[in-house]
Amino acid sequence: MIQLTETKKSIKPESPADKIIGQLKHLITSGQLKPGDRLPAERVLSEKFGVGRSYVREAILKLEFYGLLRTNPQSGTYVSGLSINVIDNIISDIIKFNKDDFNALIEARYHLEITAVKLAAERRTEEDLAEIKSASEDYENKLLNGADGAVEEDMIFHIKIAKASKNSVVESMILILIPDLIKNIVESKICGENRGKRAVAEHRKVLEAIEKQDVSLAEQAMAAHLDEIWQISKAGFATQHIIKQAEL
Amino acid sequence: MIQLTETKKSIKPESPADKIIGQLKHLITSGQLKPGDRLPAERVLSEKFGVGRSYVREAILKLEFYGLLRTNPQSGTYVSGLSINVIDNIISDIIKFNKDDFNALIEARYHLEITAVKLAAERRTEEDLAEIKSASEDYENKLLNGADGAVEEDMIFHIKIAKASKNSVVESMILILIPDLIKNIVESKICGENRGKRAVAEHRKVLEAIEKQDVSLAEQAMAAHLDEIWQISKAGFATQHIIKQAEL
DNA sequence: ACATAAAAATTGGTTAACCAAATATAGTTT
DNA sequence: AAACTATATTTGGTTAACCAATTTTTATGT
Repeated sequence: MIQLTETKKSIKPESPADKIIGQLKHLITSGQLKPGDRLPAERVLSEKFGVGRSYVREAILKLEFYGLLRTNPQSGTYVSGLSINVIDNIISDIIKFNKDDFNALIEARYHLEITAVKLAAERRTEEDLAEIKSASEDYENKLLNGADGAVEEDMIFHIKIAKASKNSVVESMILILIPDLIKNIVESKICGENRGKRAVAEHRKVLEAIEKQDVSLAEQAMAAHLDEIWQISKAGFATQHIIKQAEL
Repeated sequence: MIQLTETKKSIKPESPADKIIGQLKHLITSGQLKPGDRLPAERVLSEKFGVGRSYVREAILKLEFYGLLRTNPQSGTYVSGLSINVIDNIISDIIKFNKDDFNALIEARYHLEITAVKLAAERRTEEDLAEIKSASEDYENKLLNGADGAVEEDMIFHIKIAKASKNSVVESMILILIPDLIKNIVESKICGENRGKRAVAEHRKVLEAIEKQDVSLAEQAMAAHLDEIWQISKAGFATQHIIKQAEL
Protein backbone atom coordinates (compact mmCIF):
# COMPACT_ATOMS: atom_id res chain seq x y z
CA MET A 1 0.00 0.00 0.00
CA ILE A 2 1.20 3.45 -0.75
CA GLN A 3 1.75 5.89 2.08
CA LEU A 4 2.21 9.39 0.79
CA THR A 5 2.50 10.86 4.23
CA GLU A 6 5.73 9.09 4.97
CA THR A 7 7.94 10.28 2.13
CA LYS A 8 10.83 10.91 4.44
CA LYS A 9 13.79 9.12 2.94
CA SER A 10 16.90 9.03 5.10
CA ILE A 11 16.03 12.37 6.65
CA LYS A 12 18.11 12.53 9.78
CA PRO A 13 17.32 15.20 12.32
CA GLU A 14 20.30 17.41 13.04
CA SER A 15 22.05 16.01 16.08
CA PRO A 16 22.38 18.23 19.17
CA ALA A 17 26.14 18.35 18.73
CA ASP A 18 25.81 19.44 15.12
CA LYS A 19 23.42 22.14 16.23
CA ILE A 20 26.07 23.41 18.63
CA ILE A 21 28.61 23.32 15.84
CA GLY A 22 26.28 25.48 13.81
CA GLN A 23 25.94 27.92 16.71
CA LEU A 24 29.70 28.10 17.15
CA LYS A 25 30.03 28.70 13.44
CA HIS A 26 27.67 31.62 13.77
CA LEU A 27 29.66 33.02 16.67
CA ILE A 28 32.75 32.97 14.49
CA THR A 29 31.24 34.21 11.24
CA SER A 30 29.44 37.02 13.04
CA GLY A 31 32.71 38.22 14.48
CA GLN A 32 31.84 37.59 18.12
CA LEU A 33 34.59 35.01 18.15
CA LYS A 34 37.78 35.75 16.26
CA PRO A 35 40.52 33.35 15.17
CA GLY A 36 42.86 32.78 18.08
CA ASP A 37 40.26 33.80 20.66
CA ARG A 38 39.43 31.69 23.64
CA LEU A 39 36.00 30.14 23.68
CA PRO A 40 33.67 30.88 26.57
CA ALA A 41 33.76 28.15 29.18
CA GLU A 42 31.85 25.00 28.36
CA ARG A 43 29.35 25.72 31.12
CA VAL A 44 28.70 29.18 29.72
CA LEU A 45 28.19 27.83 26.24
CA SER A 46 25.89 25.07 27.43
CA GLU A 47 23.71 27.60 29.22
CA LYS A 48 23.85 30.04 26.31
CA PHE A 49 22.72 27.34 23.90
CA GLY A 50 20.27 25.83 26.34
CA VAL A 51 21.74 22.37 26.24
CA GLY A 52 23.80 20.04 28.42
CA ARG A 53 27.55 20.37 28.64
CA SER A 54 28.01 16.96 27.04
CA TYR A 55 26.84 18.23 23.70
CA VAL A 56 29.10 21.23 23.87
CA ARG A 57 31.99 18.89 24.58
CA GLU A 58 30.98 16.60 21.73
CA ALA A 59 30.89 19.53 19.34
CA ILE A 60 34.28 20.76 20.53
CA LEU A 61 35.70 17.26 20.14
CA LYS A 62 34.52 17.10 16.57
CA LEU A 63 35.89 20.52 15.73
CA GLU A 64 39.17 19.56 17.35
CA PHE A 65 39.43 16.56 15.05
CA TYR A 66 39.02 18.87 12.09
CA GLY A 67 41.76 21.13 13.41
CA LEU A 68 39.49 24.08 14.04
CA LEU A 69 39.77 24.17 17.83
CA ARG A 70 42.51 23.36 20.28
CA THR A 71 41.87 22.53 23.92
CA ASN A 72 44.31 23.13 26.75
CA PRO A 73 43.33 20.97 29.72
CA GLN A 74 42.03 22.87 32.71
CA SER A 75 42.68 26.10 30.87
CA GLY A 76 40.48 26.71 27.87
CA THR A 77 39.59 25.98 24.29
CA TYR A 78 40.89 28.22 21.55
CA VAL A 79 39.83 28.93 18.00
CA SER A 80 42.49 28.08 15.44
CA GLY A 81 44.38 30.90 13.81
CA LEU A 82 42.82 30.15 10.44
CA SER A 83 40.96 32.96 8.72
CA ILE A 84 37.21 33.25 9.20
CA ASN A 85 36.67 32.37 5.58
CA VAL A 86 38.53 29.07 5.86
CA ILE A 87 36.89 28.18 9.15
CA ASP A 88 33.46 28.96 7.77
CA ASN A 89 33.98 26.77 4.73
CA ILE A 90 35.26 23.84 6.75
CA ILE A 91 32.55 23.98 9.40
CA SER A 92 29.86 24.11 6.75
CA ASP A 93 31.31 20.97 5.30
CA ILE A 94 31.57 19.20 8.65
CA ILE A 95 27.88 19.62 9.32
CA LYS A 96 26.81 18.19 6.01
CA PHE A 97 29.51 15.53 5.82
CA ASN A 98 27.97 12.18 5.12
CA LYS A 99 28.92 9.16 3.13
CA ASP A 100 25.43 8.61 1.78
CA ASP A 101 26.13 9.87 -1.71
CA PHE A 102 26.53 6.62 -3.52
CA ASN A 103 28.18 7.87 -6.68
CA ALA A 104 30.54 10.16 -4.80
CA LEU A 105 31.55 7.25 -2.62
CA ILE A 106 32.37 4.91 -5.49
CA GLU A 107 34.09 7.64 -7.42
CA ALA A 108 36.25 8.77 -4.51
CA ARG A 109 37.12 5.19 -3.76
CA TYR A 110 38.19 4.67 -7.34
CA HIS A 111 40.68 7.52 -7.28
CA LEU A 112 41.98 6.70 -3.81
CA GLU A 113 42.62 3.09 -4.75
CA ILE A 114 44.40 4.08 -7.93
CA THR A 115 46.64 6.31 -5.86
CA ALA A 116 47.19 3.59 -3.30
CA VAL A 117 48.09 0.87 -5.77
CA LYS A 118 50.59 3.09 -7.55
CA LEU A 119 52.31 3.89 -4.28
CA ALA A 120 52.13 0.27 -3.22
CA ALA A 121 53.76 -0.91 -6.42
CA GLU A 122 56.54 1.54 -5.80
CA ARG A 123 57.12 0.90 -2.12
CA ARG A 124 55.88 -2.55 -1.22
CA THR A 125 58.17 -4.67 0.89
CA GLU A 126 58.35 -8.44 0.74
CA GLU A 127 56.13 -8.58 3.79
CA ASP A 128 53.53 -6.40 2.10
CA LEU A 129 53.62 -8.62 -0.94
CA ALA A 130 53.10 -11.72 1.16
CA GLU A 131 50.13 -10.14 2.92
CA ILE A 132 48.52 -9.07 -0.33
CA LYS A 133 49.08 -12.48 -1.85
CA SER A 134 47.63 -14.16 1.19
CA ALA A 135 44.53 -11.97 1.03
CA SER A 136 44.15 -12.74 -2.64
CA GLU A 137 44.32 -16.47 -1.97
CA ASP A 138 41.78 -16.19 0.83
CA TYR A 139 39.45 -14.53 -1.62
CA GLU A 140 39.92 -17.27 -4.20
CA ASN A 141 39.39 -20.02 -1.63
CA LYS A 142 36.23 -18.39 -0.37
CA LEU A 143 34.85 -18.33 -3.91
CA LEU A 144 35.90 -21.93 -4.57
CA ASN A 145 34.08 -23.05 -1.47
CA GLY A 146 30.85 -21.95 -2.99
CA ALA A 147 30.37 -18.59 -1.35
CA ASP A 148 28.96 -16.22 -3.91
CA GLY A 149 29.67 -13.06 -1.97
CA ALA A 150 33.16 -12.76 -0.52
CA VAL A 151 32.88 -8.98 -0.61
CA GLU A 152 34.77 -8.76 2.64
CA GLU A 153 37.66 -10.91 1.50
CA ASP A 154 37.80 -8.71 -1.56
CA MET A 155 38.08 -5.69 0.69
CA ILE A 156 40.85 -7.23 2.75
CA PHE A 157 42.82 -7.50 -0.47
CA HIS A 158 42.35 -3.79 -1.03
CA ILE A 159 43.12 -2.97 2.58
CA LYS A 160 46.45 -4.76 2.35
CA ILE A 161 47.31 -2.77 -0.75
CA ALA A 162 46.40 0.42 1.05
CA LYS A 163 48.72 -0.51 3.88
CA ALA A 164 51.50 -1.25 1.41
CA SER A 165 51.17 2.27 0.03
CA LYS A 166 53.06 3.46 3.11
CA ASN A 167 50.89 6.54 3.17
CA SER A 168 48.91 6.58 6.40
CA VAL A 169 46.57 9.32 5.22
CA VAL A 170 45.57 7.57 2.02
CA GLU A 171 45.22 4.35 3.95
CA SER A 172 42.99 5.92 6.59
CA MET A 173 40.75 7.48 4.01
CA ILE A 174 40.25 4.21 2.23
CA LEU A 175 39.53 2.51 5.55
CA ILE A 176 36.91 5.13 6.37
CA LEU A 177 35.05 4.44 3.15
CA ILE A 178 35.13 0.67 3.25
CA PRO A 179 32.17 -0.06 5.56
CA ASP A 180 29.84 2.11 3.52
CA LEU A 181 31.32 0.70 0.36
CA ILE A 182 30.58 -2.85 1.43
CA LYS A 183 27.09 -1.88 2.49
CA ASN A 184 26.34 -0.34 -0.89
CA ILE A 185 27.95 -3.11 -2.88
CA VAL A 186 26.04 -5.80 -1.04
CA GLU A 187 22.79 -3.91 -1.45
CA SER A 188 23.48 -3.47 -5.14
CA LYS A 189 23.82 -7.22 -5.50
CA ILE A 190 26.92 -6.73 -7.56
CA CYS A 191 28.37 -10.17 -7.13
CA GLY A 192 26.99 -12.35 -9.85
CA GLU A 193 27.98 -15.81 -10.97
CA ASN A 194 30.76 -14.97 -13.38
CA ARG A 195 31.80 -11.90 -11.52
CA GLY A 196 33.80 -13.84 -8.97
CA LYS A 197 36.03 -15.58 -11.44
CA ARG A 198 36.72 -12.41 -13.35
CA ALA A 199 37.54 -10.63 -10.11
CA VAL A 200 40.04 -13.33 -9.24
CA ALA A 201 41.81 -12.84 -12.54
CA GLU A 202 41.80 -9.09 -12.02
CA HIS A 203 43.24 -9.44 -8.55
CA ARG A 204 46.01 -11.60 -9.90
CA LYS A 205 46.94 -9.00 -12.46
CA VAL A 206 47.09 -6.34 -9.78
CA LEU A 207 49.16 -8.61 -7.60
CA GLU A 208 51.60 -9.35 -10.40
CA ALA A 209 52.05 -5.69 -11.17
CA ILE A 210 52.77 -4.94 -7.53
CA GLU A 211 55.18 -7.83 -7.38
CA LYS A 212 57.03 -6.55 -10.44
CA GLN A 213 56.81 -3.05 -9.02
CA ASP A 214 55.39 -1.90 -12.31
CA VAL A 215 53.55 1.27 -11.33
CA SER A 216 51.70 1.98 -14.56
CA LEU A 217 50.70 -1.65 -15.00
CA ALA A 218 49.39 -1.71 -11.45
CA GLU A 219 47.37 1.41 -12.13
CA GLN A 220 45.96 -0.09 -15.30
CA ALA A 221 45.06 -3.37 -13.64
CA MET A 222 43.39 -1.70 -10.70
CA ALA A 223 41.49 0.67 -12.98
CA ALA A 224 40.16 -2.27 -14.95
CA HIS A 225 39.14 -4.02 -11.74
CA LEU A 226 37.38 -1.03 -10.26
CA ASP A 227 35.84 0.08 -13.53
CA GLU A 228 33.84 -3.08 -13.74
CA ILE A 229 32.62 -2.77 -10.17
CA TRP A 230 31.77 0.82 -10.86
CA GLN A 231 29.67 0.02 -13.88
CA ILE A 232 27.83 -2.83 -12.18
CA SER A 233 27.30 -0.68 -9.10
CA LYS A 234 25.71 2.05 -11.14
CA ALA A 235 23.30 -0.39 -12.77
CA GLY A 236 22.58 -2.13 -9.48
CA PHE A 237 22.03 1.13 -7.73
CA ALA A 238 19.65 2.32 -10.42
CA THR A 239 17.38 -0.70 -10.05
CA GLN A 240 17.76 -0.66 -6.30
CA HIS A 241 16.79 2.96 -6.32
CA ILE A 242 13.63 2.19 -8.24
CA ILE A 243 12.79 -0.63 -5.87
CA LYS A 244 13.21 1.64 -2.87
CA GLN A 245 10.92 4.19 -4.42
CA ALA A 246 8.34 1.52 -5.08
CA GLU A 247 8.49 0.48 -1.44
CA LEU A 248 7.19 3.83 -0.40
CA MET B 1 62.62 8.55 -3.25
CA ILE B 2 64.17 9.87 -0.10
CA GLN B 3 62.89 8.36 3.10
CA LEU B 4 63.11 10.80 5.94
CA THR B 5 63.77 9.12 9.21
CA GLU B 6 60.63 9.02 11.26
CA THR B 7 60.61 12.02 13.50
CA LYS B 8 60.11 11.79 17.20
CA LYS B 9 56.56 10.71 17.65
CA SER B 10 54.86 13.49 19.51
CA ILE B 11 54.31 11.65 22.74
CA LYS B 12 50.57 11.64 22.94
CA PRO B 13 49.24 9.53 25.77
CA GLU B 14 46.49 7.25 24.54
CA SER B 15 43.22 8.96 25.26
CA PRO B 16 40.71 7.18 27.51
CA ALA B 17 38.31 6.79 24.59
CA ASP B 18 41.00 5.23 22.42
CA LYS B 19 41.79 2.84 25.24
CA ILE B 20 38.16 1.77 25.27
CA ILE B 21 38.28 1.33 21.51
CA GLY B 22 41.25 -0.95 22.00
CA GLN B 23 39.34 -2.95 24.60
CA LEU B 24 36.34 -3.27 22.33
CA LYS B 25 38.64 -4.38 19.56
CA HIS B 26 39.95 -7.10 21.84
CA LEU B 27 36.44 -8.21 22.69
CA ILE B 28 35.73 -8.63 19.00
CA THR B 29 39.00 -10.21 17.91
CA SER B 30 38.87 -12.65 20.83
CA GLY B 31 35.46 -13.80 19.71
CA GLN B 32 33.61 -12.65 22.83
CA LEU B 33 31.74 -10.24 20.59
CA LYS B 34 30.73 -11.39 17.14
CA PRO B 35 29.64 -9.33 14.13
CA GLY B 36 25.97 -8.49 14.52
CA ASP B 37 26.00 -9.01 18.29
CA ARG B 38 24.64 -6.46 20.68
CA LEU B 39 27.17 -4.74 22.87
CA PRO B 40 26.76 -4.95 26.64
CA ALA B 41 25.03 -1.88 28.04
CA GLU B 42 27.15 1.22 28.35
CA ARG B 43 26.99 1.04 32.14
CA VAL B 44 28.24 -2.54 32.08
CA LEU B 45 31.10 -1.65 29.77
CA SER B 46 32.07 1.37 31.82
CA GLU B 47 32.26 -0.77 34.95
CA LYS B 48 34.03 -3.59 33.14
CA PHE B 49 36.67 -1.20 31.85
CA GLY B 50 36.85 0.77 35.07
CA VAL B 51 36.03 4.12 33.52
CA GLY B 52 33.18 6.59 33.30
CA ARG B 53 30.34 6.07 30.91
CA SER B 54 31.29 9.21 28.99
CA TYR B 55 34.37 7.56 27.61
CA VAL B 56 32.46 4.49 26.57
CA ARG B 57 30.04 6.74 24.74
CA GLU B 58 32.88 8.67 23.13
CA ALA B 59 34.43 5.46 21.90
CA ILE B 60 31.11 4.21 20.55
CA LEU B 61 30.54 7.52 18.81
CA LYS B 62 33.89 7.27 17.08
CA LEU B 63 33.30 3.70 16.00
CA GLU B 64 29.87 4.68 14.74
CA PHE B 65 31.45 7.33 12.53
CA TYR B 66 33.67 4.66 11.03
CA GLY B 67 30.67 2.46 10.37
CA LEU B 68 31.68 -0.28 12.79
CA LEU B 69 28.86 0.15 15.29
CA ARG B 70 25.24 1.14 15.01
CA THR B 71 23.22 2.49 17.92
CA ASN B 72 19.46 2.15 18.29
CA PRO B 73 18.22 4.76 20.76
CA GLN B 74 16.97 3.37 24.03
CA SER B 75 17.60 -0.12 22.75
CA GLY B 76 21.21 -1.03 22.25
CA THR B 77 24.40 -0.75 20.24
CA TYR B 78 25.25 -3.41 17.69
CA VAL B 79 28.43 -4.53 16.02
CA SER B 80 28.35 -4.19 12.26
CA GLY B 81 27.98 -7.30 10.18
CA LEU B 82 31.46 -6.92 8.76
CA SER B 83 33.83 -9.82 9.21
CA ILE B 84 36.18 -9.85 12.17
CA ASN B 85 39.12 -9.43 9.86
CA VAL B 86 37.78 -6.24 8.34
CA ILE B 87 36.72 -4.82 11.69
CA ASP B 88 40.11 -5.61 13.18
CA ASN B 89 41.95 -3.88 10.37
CA ILE B 90 39.80 -0.78 10.53
CA ILE B 91 39.90 -0.42 14.30
CA SER B 92 43.66 -0.75 14.32
CA ASP B 93 43.80 2.09 11.86
CA ILE B 94 41.40 4.26 13.82
CA ILE B 95 43.54 4.14 16.90
CA LYS B 96 46.69 5.19 15.13
CA PHE B 97 45.03 7.63 12.74
CA ASN B 98 46.77 10.93 12.89
CA LYS B 99 47.64 13.61 10.40
CA ASP B 100 51.12 14.15 11.82
CA ASP B 101 52.97 12.38 9.03
CA PHE B 102 54.09 15.33 7.00
CA ASN B 103 55.03 13.53 3.82
CA ALA B 104 51.89 11.43 3.80
CA LEU B 105 49.83 14.56 4.25
CA ILE B 106 51.36 16.45 1.34
CA GLU B 107 51.32 13.39 -0.85
CA ALA B 108 47.68 12.56 -0.16
CA ARG B 109 46.72 16.15 -0.70
CA TYR B 110 48.49 16.13 -4.04
CA HIS B 111 46.51 13.19 -5.34
CA LEU B 112 43.20 14.38 -3.91
CA GLU B 113 43.59 17.79 -5.51
CA ILE B 114 44.47 16.29 -8.85
CA THR B 115 41.31 14.24 -8.65
CA ALA B 116 39.29 17.26 -7.59
CA VAL B 117 40.52 19.56 -10.31
CA LYS B 118 39.83 17.00 -13.02
CA LEU B 119 36.28 16.55 -11.79
CA ALA B 120 35.88 20.30 -11.40
CA ALA B 121 37.01 20.94 -14.96
CA GLU B 122 34.46 18.45 -16.12
CA ARG B 123 31.52 19.53 -14.00
CA ARG B 124 31.95 23.14 -12.98
CA THR B 125 28.94 25.40 -13.37
CA GLU B 126 29.15 29.10 -14.10
CA GLU B 127 28.62 29.77 -10.42
CA ASP B 128 31.54 27.52 -9.51
CA LEU B 129 33.71 29.30 -12.02
CA ALA B 130 32.80 32.68 -10.58
CA GLU B 131 33.61 31.50 -7.07
CA ILE B 132 36.97 30.12 -8.09
CA LYS B 133 37.81 33.25 -10.02
CA SER B 134 36.84 35.39 -7.08
CA ALA B 135 39.05 33.36 -4.75
CA SER B 136 41.92 33.66 -7.19
CA GLU B 137 41.53 37.43 -7.32
CA ASP B 138 41.39 37.67 -3.56
CA TYR B 139 44.67 35.83 -3.43
CA GLU B 140 46.27 38.16 -5.95
CA ASN B 141 45.04 41.25 -4.13
CA LYS B 142 46.33 39.98 -0.82
CA LEU B 143 49.75 39.51 -2.35
CA LEU B 144 49.68 42.92 -4.05
CA ASN B 145 48.88 44.56 -0.74
CA GLY B 146 52.21 43.44 0.57
CA ALA B 147 51.21 40.36 2.51
CA ASP B 148 53.90 37.75 2.04
CA GLY B 149 51.84 34.84 3.29
CA ALA B 150 48.32 34.56 1.94
CA VAL B 151 48.38 30.82 2.56
CA GLU B 152 44.76 30.93 3.58
CA GLU B 153 43.59 32.75 0.48
CA ASP B 154 45.50 30.17 -1.48
CA MET B 155 43.56 27.45 0.32
CA ILE B 156 40.23 29.12 -0.36
CA PHE B 157 41.07 28.84 -4.03
CA HIS B 158 41.59 25.12 -3.60
CA ILE B 159 38.47 24.75 -1.48
CA LYS B 160 36.35 26.31 -4.19
CA ILE B 161 37.79 23.88 -6.72
CA ALA B 162 37.00 21.00 -4.38
CA LYS B 163 33.41 22.18 -4.12
CA ALA B 164 33.19 22.45 -7.90
CA SER B 165 34.19 18.79 -8.18
CA LYS B 166 30.62 17.93 -7.16
CA ASN B 167 31.98 14.99 -5.19
CA SER B 168 31.15 15.49 -1.53
CA VAL B 169 33.49 12.75 -0.37
CA VAL B 170 36.53 14.12 -2.16
CA GLU B 171 35.60 17.58 -0.98
CA SER B 172 35.30 16.50 2.64
CA MET B 173 38.62 14.73 2.57
CA ILE B 174 40.39 17.76 1.23
CA LEU B 175 38.69 19.91 3.83
CA ILE B 176 39.85 17.59 6.59
CA LEU B 177 43.46 17.93 5.52
CA ILE B 178 43.54 21.67 5.04
CA PRO B 179 44.12 22.87 8.62
CA ASP B 180 47.08 20.55 9.09
CA LEU B 181 48.29 21.45 5.64
CA ILE B 182 48.27 25.14 6.44
CA LYS B 183 49.99 24.52 9.74
CA ASN B 184 52.79 22.58 8.09
CA ILE B 185 53.16 24.96 5.19
CA VAL B 186 53.41 27.96 7.44
CA GLU B 187 55.92 26.21 9.67
CA SER B 188 57.96 25.23 6.64
CA LYS B 189 58.18 28.87 5.67
CA ILE B 190 57.35 27.98 2.13
CA CYS B 191 56.19 31.36 1.03
CA GLY B 192 59.19 33.20 -0.27
CA GLU B 193 59.46 36.45 -2.19
CA ASN B 194 59.10 35.11 -5.72
CA ARG B 195 56.86 32.27 -4.71
CA GLY B 196 53.79 34.46 -4.55
CA LYS B 197 54.02 35.72 -8.10
CA ARG B 198 54.65 32.27 -9.50
CA ALA B 199 51.72 30.92 -7.57
CA VAL B 200 49.47 33.58 -9.05
CA ALA B 201 50.49 32.55 -12.54
CA GLU B 202 49.91 28.91 -11.68
CA HIS B 203 46.48 29.66 -10.27
CA ARG B 204 45.54 31.46 -13.45
CA LYS B 205 46.53 28.49 -15.55
CA VAL B 206 44.42 26.21 -13.41
CA LEU B 207 41.53 28.63 -13.61
CA GLU B 208 41.78 28.88 -17.39
CA ALA B 209 41.80 25.12 -17.75
CA ILE B 210 38.70 24.82 -15.58
CA GLU B 211 37.02 27.58 -17.56
CA LYS B 212 37.75 25.80 -20.83
CA GLN B 213 36.73 22.54 -19.20
CA ASP B 214 39.99 21.04 -20.38
CA VAL B 215 40.45 18.12 -17.99
CA SER B 216 43.98 17.08 -18.87
CA LEU B 217 45.20 20.66 -18.98
CA ALA B 218 43.66 21.26 -15.56
CA GLU B 219 45.42 18.21 -14.23
CA GLN B 220 48.70 19.33 -15.68
CA ALA B 221 48.38 22.87 -14.33
CA MET B 222 47.44 21.68 -10.85
CA ALA B 223 50.26 19.15 -10.84
CA ALA B 224 52.75 21.86 -11.70
CA HIS B 225 51.35 24.08 -8.97
CA LEU B 226 51.42 21.41 -6.29
CA ASP B 227 54.72 19.95 -7.38
CA GLU B 228 56.49 23.14 -6.55
CA ILE B 229 54.84 23.40 -3.15
CA TRP B 230 55.72 19.79 -2.55
CA GLN B 231 59.38 20.28 -3.34
CA ILE B 232 59.67 23.41 -1.23
CA SER B 233 57.79 21.75 1.58
CA LYS B 234 60.18 18.87 1.66
CA ALA B 235 63.17 21.17 1.92
CA GLY B 236 61.47 23.37 4.48
CA PHE B 237 60.47 20.38 6.50
CA ALA B 238 63.97 18.97 6.45
CA THR B 239 65.45 22.09 8.00
CA GLN B 240 62.51 22.43 10.33
CA HIS B 241 63.08 18.87 11.35
CA ILE B 242 66.67 19.60 12.26
CA ILE B 243 65.62 22.64 14.22
CA LYS B 244 63.08 20.68 16.16
CA GLN B 245 65.65 18.06 17.01
CA ALA B 246 68.02 20.75 18.20
CA GLU B 247 65.30 22.06 20.49
CA LEU B 248 65.40 18.83 22.43
C1' DA C 1 55.52 50.32 44.50
C1' DC C 2 56.89 45.96 43.53
C1' DA C 3 57.52 41.17 44.12
C1' DT C 4 55.89 37.17 46.15
C1' DA C 5 52.76 33.99 48.06
C1' DA C 6 48.49 32.34 49.53
C1' DA C 7 43.65 31.78 48.62
C1' DA C 8 39.63 32.09 45.84
C1' DA C 9 37.48 31.46 41.41
C1' DT C 10 37.48 29.30 36.87
C1' DT C 11 38.68 25.76 33.77
C1' DG C 12 38.30 21.24 31.39
C1' DG C 13 38.27 16.20 33.09
C1' DT C 14 35.41 12.71 35.02
C1' DT C 15 31.78 10.50 37.28
C1' DA C 16 27.14 9.83 38.98
C1' DA C 17 22.28 10.68 38.73
C1' DC C 18 17.98 11.39 36.39
C1' DC C 19 14.80 10.96 32.19
C1' DA C 20 11.94 8.98 28.58
C1' DA C 21 11.74 5.47 25.23
C1' DA C 22 12.08 0.62 24.31
C1' DT C 23 11.94 -4.00 25.98
C1' DA C 24 11.11 -7.81 28.87
C1' DT C 25 8.16 -9.74 32.46
C1' DA C 26 4.05 -10.84 35.05
C1' DG C 27 -0.74 -10.82 35.22
C1' DT C 28 -5.16 -11.15 33.32
C1' DT C 29 -8.58 -12.45 30.09
C1' DT C 30 -10.41 -15.34 26.61
C1' DA D 1 -2.64 -22.45 26.21
C1' DA D 2 -2.60 -18.17 23.60
C1' DA D 3 -3.19 -13.27 23.30
C1' DC D 4 -3.48 -8.99 25.16
C1' DT D 5 -2.36 -5.58 28.88
C1' DA D 6 -0.30 -3.47 32.67
C1' DT D 7 3.93 -3.11 35.08
C1' DA D 8 8.72 -3.42 36.06
C1' DT D 9 13.20 -3.30 34.16
C1' DT D 10 16.79 -2.10 31.00
C1' DT D 11 18.42 0.91 27.52
C1' DG D 12 20.63 5.00 25.53
C1' DG D 13 19.79 10.27 26.03
C1' DT D 14 20.65 14.13 28.87
C1' DT D 15 21.79 16.81 32.69
C1' DA D 16 23.95 17.96 37.05
C1' DA D 17 27.58 17.33 40.34
C1' DC D 18 32.23 16.57 41.79
C1' DC D 19 37.45 16.68 40.99
C1' DA D 20 42.04 18.36 40.19
C1' DA D 21 44.76 21.46 37.52
C1' DT D 22 45.10 26.23 36.28
C1' DT D 23 44.41 30.95 36.37
C1' DT D 24 43.17 35.05 38.60
C1' DT D 25 42.68 37.73 42.53
C1' DT D 26 43.90 39.16 46.97
C1' DA D 27 46.88 39.59 50.77
C1' DT D 28 51.43 40.13 52.55
C1' DG D 29 56.16 41.36 53.10
C1' DT D 30 60.10 44.12 51.73
